[in-house]
Amino acid sequence: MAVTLKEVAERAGVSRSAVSRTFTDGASVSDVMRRKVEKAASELGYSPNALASSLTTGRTKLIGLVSNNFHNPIFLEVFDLFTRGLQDRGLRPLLVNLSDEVEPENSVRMLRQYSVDGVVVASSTLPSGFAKAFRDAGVPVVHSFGRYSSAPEVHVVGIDNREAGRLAARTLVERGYTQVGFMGGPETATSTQDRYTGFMSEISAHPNIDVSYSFAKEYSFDAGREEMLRLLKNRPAQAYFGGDDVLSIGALSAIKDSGLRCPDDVGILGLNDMEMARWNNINLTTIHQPIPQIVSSSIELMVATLAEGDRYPEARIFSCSVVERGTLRPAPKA
Amino acid sequence: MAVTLKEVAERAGVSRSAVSRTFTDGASVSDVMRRKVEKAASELGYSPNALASSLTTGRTKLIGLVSNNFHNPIFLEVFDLFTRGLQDRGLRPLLVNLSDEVEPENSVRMLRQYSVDGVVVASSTLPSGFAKAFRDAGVPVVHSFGRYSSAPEVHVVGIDNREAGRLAARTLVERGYTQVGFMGGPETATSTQDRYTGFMSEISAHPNIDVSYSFAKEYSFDAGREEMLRLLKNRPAQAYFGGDDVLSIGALSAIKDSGLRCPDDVGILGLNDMEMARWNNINLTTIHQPIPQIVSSSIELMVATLAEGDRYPEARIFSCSVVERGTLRPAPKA
DNA sequence: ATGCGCAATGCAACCGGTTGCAACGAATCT
DNA sequence: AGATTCGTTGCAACCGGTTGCATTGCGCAT
Repeated sequence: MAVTLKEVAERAGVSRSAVSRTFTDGASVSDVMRRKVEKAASELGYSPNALASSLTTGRTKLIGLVSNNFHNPIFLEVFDLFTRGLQDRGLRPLLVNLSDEVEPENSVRMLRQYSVDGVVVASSTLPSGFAKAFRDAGVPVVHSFGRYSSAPEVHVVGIDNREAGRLAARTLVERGYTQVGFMGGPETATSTQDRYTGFMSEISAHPNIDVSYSFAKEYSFDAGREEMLRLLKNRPAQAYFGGDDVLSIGALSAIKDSGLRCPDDVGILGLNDMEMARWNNINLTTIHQPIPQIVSSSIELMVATLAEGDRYPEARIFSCSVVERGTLRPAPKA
Repeated sequence: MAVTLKEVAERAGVSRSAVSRTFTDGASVSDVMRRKVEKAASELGYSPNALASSLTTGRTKLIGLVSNNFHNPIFLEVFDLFTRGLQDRGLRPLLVNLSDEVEPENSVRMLRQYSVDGVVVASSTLPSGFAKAFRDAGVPVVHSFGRYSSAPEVHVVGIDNREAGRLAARTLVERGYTQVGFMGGPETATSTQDRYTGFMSEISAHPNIDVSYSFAKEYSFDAGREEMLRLLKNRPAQAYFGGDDVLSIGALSAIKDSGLRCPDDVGILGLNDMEMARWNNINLTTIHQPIPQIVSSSIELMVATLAEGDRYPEARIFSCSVVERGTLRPAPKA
């Protein structure tokens, strides 16, 4: 069906090498030759087979984009940014949905079968073993939204979730809340663990503050709502740091349904600053995570790693900031 | 880096054909041979290069998944369902983001370079020329969420948007509204056009009903909010059919901010039934579109088309239904 | 014992490209 | 004019597999 190199060569009356060379830049081809070949090629509608050429060049320009976050709306933006950013650099995202996987083996094998040039793991909930499994298989890997470490074993780009936890705690304390709660996502996610650690360490510097904590089953509206309903049954704290926006919105829904008001009765602080957070029927005060920066930095790092062969593992951390909206008491005037 | 067929053959002391055959099912290999090869393969950690084999077999198991809907939350679910469904059948989605493209040429060329076995166009806003361009390039294509036609030129799976428009109109009329409005998405999208046509045709059967219409700039919260603010400045209708949930939620926000109440002052009917529609701080009455069924049917159709070679173009239409929530007057008792 | 069918195996060509190497011709240098 | 250089081109081998065909060896019927 498709037109091949050979047919173009025959039509142009030149060797196959000549055709190949006109389509690989940096090769030595004369102008007349180039014109002959291009004429034949366009007449036949030829375009080179990327997969065949990958056999000899060793590069496919395929990048595995693996994630398990297909229920958190912020990841639609993440996928948008990744796909566009990769495309703009001539790379092709091969999307892998790891939603139910616990072992990295299958996906590692699959991506190796397709000879991907690199892998981007875009997830805050996958264990770090996944990224390492790719590295061990000799595939360049960037873990976006992964766990920050001061001795990274693979490239990591994201925020320092411990610092985010501290920021959350500091924010609640500043606002004058004396009974605060950490309502985290699933306890197995490193992002949850780190936010918890940071939150608690900051609170422990304020001995007069009462603190409690609990974990929702997953990062979802329903899980957040359910967990908050449970918390409201006993005596709730004055304000909670919800593990994530979608969880926090679920919590808001629970508060509203219980006849309480936010922030007057219970305050909520989210994390991510996803689009819905600013919808005025939600209006969630939240910690902003700089998604576009994280994604574009991840792509740059991937591109650089592909160019350099192997590159020393690196962690890139972006800072977060509080976005003032309506679910937390205002800060006292300075 | 990677282990090749040849190395396995040498280690097992057999021919390369033998190794190849043990990894392609249906080939004739004796048990002892198979065991020898498998032993050598597992010792070396061999797995076959899918791209190399595609050269001779002509199948890559790569499916282009092209879309331009990276801002509508329902598409996260769509991507989730597509990636899982394709993976489960051994197919690999190559994601293409067409957000800013107007011409199909580039993507057609790119996907042909990667020899995709088929293309799924998942979009309600791409002109149907995109799907046709793939067909014309000889690539099997399924257009999901595309425009239904009784003489389809490519496979189409989705809802009948005209019927959805009629259903919306019928619903508003049933509820006793006498001044109704159609607040559509971008006028260039076939989904908008068809919903408009259906809505108007149904209303025209009720000469006592006042009808107005307008179009938002895009399918987004902000566009919906802006358009509704504009509508509320003049004398608004009693109820609107919003072109889509996210648009409708924007409209709700405008209504709320204008000090009006929904549904008492202005009613809103959405379309899609996306997750946020049931969040109780939104609670949008909407027309449900059966996404999982559309996706899985699209995948089945793609698989069947791949198996059959060429298959007569087919349209698969799913029905919609109203989901009762809080933004429309209740129906009168029958 | 002979002949036959059949499953198992290897050889070699092929898929659609790339690339090292040698050959060639023209331009430059001495 | 002869030697040297350099850019351009084709040949042929190779990338990692698959597959048609011929060969081999075996079991079985006669």
